[in-house]
Amino acid sequence: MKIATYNVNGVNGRLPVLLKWLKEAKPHVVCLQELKAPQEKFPEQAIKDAGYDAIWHGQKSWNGVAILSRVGKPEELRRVLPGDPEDAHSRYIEAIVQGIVIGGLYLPNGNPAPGPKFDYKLGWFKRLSAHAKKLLAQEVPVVLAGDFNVMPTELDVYKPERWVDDALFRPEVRKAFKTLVAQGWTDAIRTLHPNEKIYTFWDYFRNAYARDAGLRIDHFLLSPDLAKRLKKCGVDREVRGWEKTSDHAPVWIEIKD
DNA sequence: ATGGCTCCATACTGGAGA
Repeated sequence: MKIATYNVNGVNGRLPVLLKWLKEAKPHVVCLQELKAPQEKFPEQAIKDAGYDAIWHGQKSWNGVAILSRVGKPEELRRVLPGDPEDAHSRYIEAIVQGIVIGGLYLPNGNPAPGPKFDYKLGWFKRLSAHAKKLLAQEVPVVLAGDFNVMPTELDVYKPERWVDDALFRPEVRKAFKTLVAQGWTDAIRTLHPNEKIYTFWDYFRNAYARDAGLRIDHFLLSPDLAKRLKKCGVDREVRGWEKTSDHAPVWIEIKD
């Protein structure tokens, strides 16, 4: 089974690119982030016509996450990350597909740091870790997939020294990611390609894609049993070069059935 | 140190992204 994650940066503005990519890449399951659309404006029919059932949690203007599947409708488990009833952002959605728990997430950016946005990011990370721990304790196959807005190590940034004070790379955030992984998760991309420079995002500014000035911030974390089934992974980086494209590229893993 | 680009809202500009 092929599972993908793609921060689309506007699901309606991105619809032609998304549909073209779905047709070419044929993932079985897709986690989408940054829908930037209210619940009722999700392009349900176009995605259905492409062969995918979907569940989504929209929000006006910002955020928004979805899970798409062409191997049975995602059976929704939750659409909110537990731990803060005041948190109104649509950043987490979770479902079972083919016996695998899929947690689709869009971790807050957190800039500028320090400040309230950075505090929100660290708090969100803490809630994610608490929830992730509970998922691991259930001993079922789980994948946490999405835009974590963290470059885990210096290998994941084109110019690390430029990013040390940024909310995506500050020590607290890298530590939060490391602590989460240490619960027993496997960073799928980095595990299969331990020394390779791999990026999933390139800024719209300054010709970043052509210069390969990228970041690796979209990740898959696998539970132990699922990690054993990991076959391969990749970044569809050519999609980043398409017309009217997102600043992220789709990322995918393949799991033994 | 700054600004470069692109999205959305209901707009001729501003907030957010990373």
